[in-house]
Amino acid sequence: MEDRLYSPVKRQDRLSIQVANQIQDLILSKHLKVGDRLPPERELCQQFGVSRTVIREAIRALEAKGLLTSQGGSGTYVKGLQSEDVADSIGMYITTRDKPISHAKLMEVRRVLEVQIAALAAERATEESIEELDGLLARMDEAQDDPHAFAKFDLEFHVALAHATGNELFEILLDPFMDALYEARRLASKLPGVPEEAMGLHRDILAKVKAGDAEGAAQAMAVHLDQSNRVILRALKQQATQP
Amino acid sequence: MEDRLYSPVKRQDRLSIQVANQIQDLILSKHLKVGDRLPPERELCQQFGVSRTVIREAIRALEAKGLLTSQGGSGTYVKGLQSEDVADSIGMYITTRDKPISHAKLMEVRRVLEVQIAALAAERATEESIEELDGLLARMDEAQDDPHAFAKFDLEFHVALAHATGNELFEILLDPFMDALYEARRLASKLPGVPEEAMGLHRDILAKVKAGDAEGAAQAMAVHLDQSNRVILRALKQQATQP
DNA sequence: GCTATAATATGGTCGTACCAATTTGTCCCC
DNA sequence: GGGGACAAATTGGTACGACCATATTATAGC
Repeated sequence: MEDRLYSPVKRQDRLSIQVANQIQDLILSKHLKVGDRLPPERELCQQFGVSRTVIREAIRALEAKGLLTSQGGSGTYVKGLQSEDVADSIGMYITTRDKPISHAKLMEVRRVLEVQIAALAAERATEESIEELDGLLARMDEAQDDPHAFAKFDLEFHVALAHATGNELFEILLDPFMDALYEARRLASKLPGVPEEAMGLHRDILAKVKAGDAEGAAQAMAVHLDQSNRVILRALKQQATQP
Repeated sequence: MEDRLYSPVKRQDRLSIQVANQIQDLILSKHLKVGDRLPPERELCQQFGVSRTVIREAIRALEAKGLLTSQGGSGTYVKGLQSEDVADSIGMYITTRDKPISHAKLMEVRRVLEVQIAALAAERATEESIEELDGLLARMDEAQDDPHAFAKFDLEFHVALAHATGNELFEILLDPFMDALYEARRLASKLPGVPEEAMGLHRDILAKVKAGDAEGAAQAMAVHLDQSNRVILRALKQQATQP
């Protein structure tokens, strides 16, 4: 997407970077398919004309990105990225900002995604999905006195809802936000009355989903998130004053 | 978020993985801050009690993730993830599925994000943002006969709109989808009448944004995306029959 | 005090050697 | 002929040691 007039002159990249780029391009252009085995390291050395050190560092880099996986004694294989790879990346982006992303911004994105997710889930949820959501709701119910467990099942409920849309992209995008919001949600679950209220709102959402009422599910989700947002702000403020 | 009863026994990870994990944890827990310099490799060898090979492979892995950056002669420094790192990750996830993610799913996510982005942009766009959007629209206008340039500015317009929300997360999430949709958009721009129609719809969106009409901007974006979706499907079908 | 130069520190690359796990080949026995 | 036990070869994992290139720091000289 870049076609500037002057592109920055970069002093020759490290060799391992060059090798990694070549291999990555082969994978992304489908010349190397998922499952394919790379030639042995000692052979790649000859083909690229570099030392094994360079080859290995290149492989480690691509492995870290999620494109390769090496198994001692066996070989190095091409691997498609897993959803965790993407989720981790987004998560690390959020946590390594010098000024961490504010809860307001996280919640804003979350709201945009989840309101529509609820609607789509209502239209497409399978029996299997409904079962999973029912199960998570039951576990939340049992865990109302355990802030950790309650927050955990709460967030899993939301991820499961994303899963129910049948479009895995929603799950991947939402997942890291759930991780980032866990701590806040846990604190909030300690406040009196919060778990009970949250249970009711989750039940509302699931009821609309079961009924196939997209509009209603979206509405219920919006109500839930707004309420959740208020509670989290209250919990964070309280924690700030009396740690 | 994991507390299964049985966790998979993993034969001792590779040493470089263990080292990388330790360093990564130090970064994510803020014990190492962005900009900090790591001890020299030869010193890390002693502290971890492993060879330099291991240390270097660990560093290469974290560098690939975007957490570190090494500079010959100087040292290795902690770096926060850049938005490209995340965008690349999402992009690679999309392209390395054995069955690549369908356009329908990509467009579905895009629609969810962009309709709300349009609304938020209408509420918050600064003069600077408006200027940028105006500029991109002008360039699209000039490039109506150049499918590559037209598609490029088109997509940049959408990213700029995400930027105008003031919430950088939207830009990051949207960016990789734009990359993934470029080719389809380019093909569509070749069809007669398409650029003209697209120009009109983009103008509608920007007009609503300028007017601060959130509802209207969202509506205009929805219309645009639906039309865009139809055109892309037509272009792809046509290309399939006569390559 | 500044500049030019030398010394040092640090990452980058190479080569060799050896270990550990896996895979492959072989041979023997049933 | 089939199956299993063992041997050999393949392949990734780790360790050293050496040397280069660049960046940083110290030094000498003006």
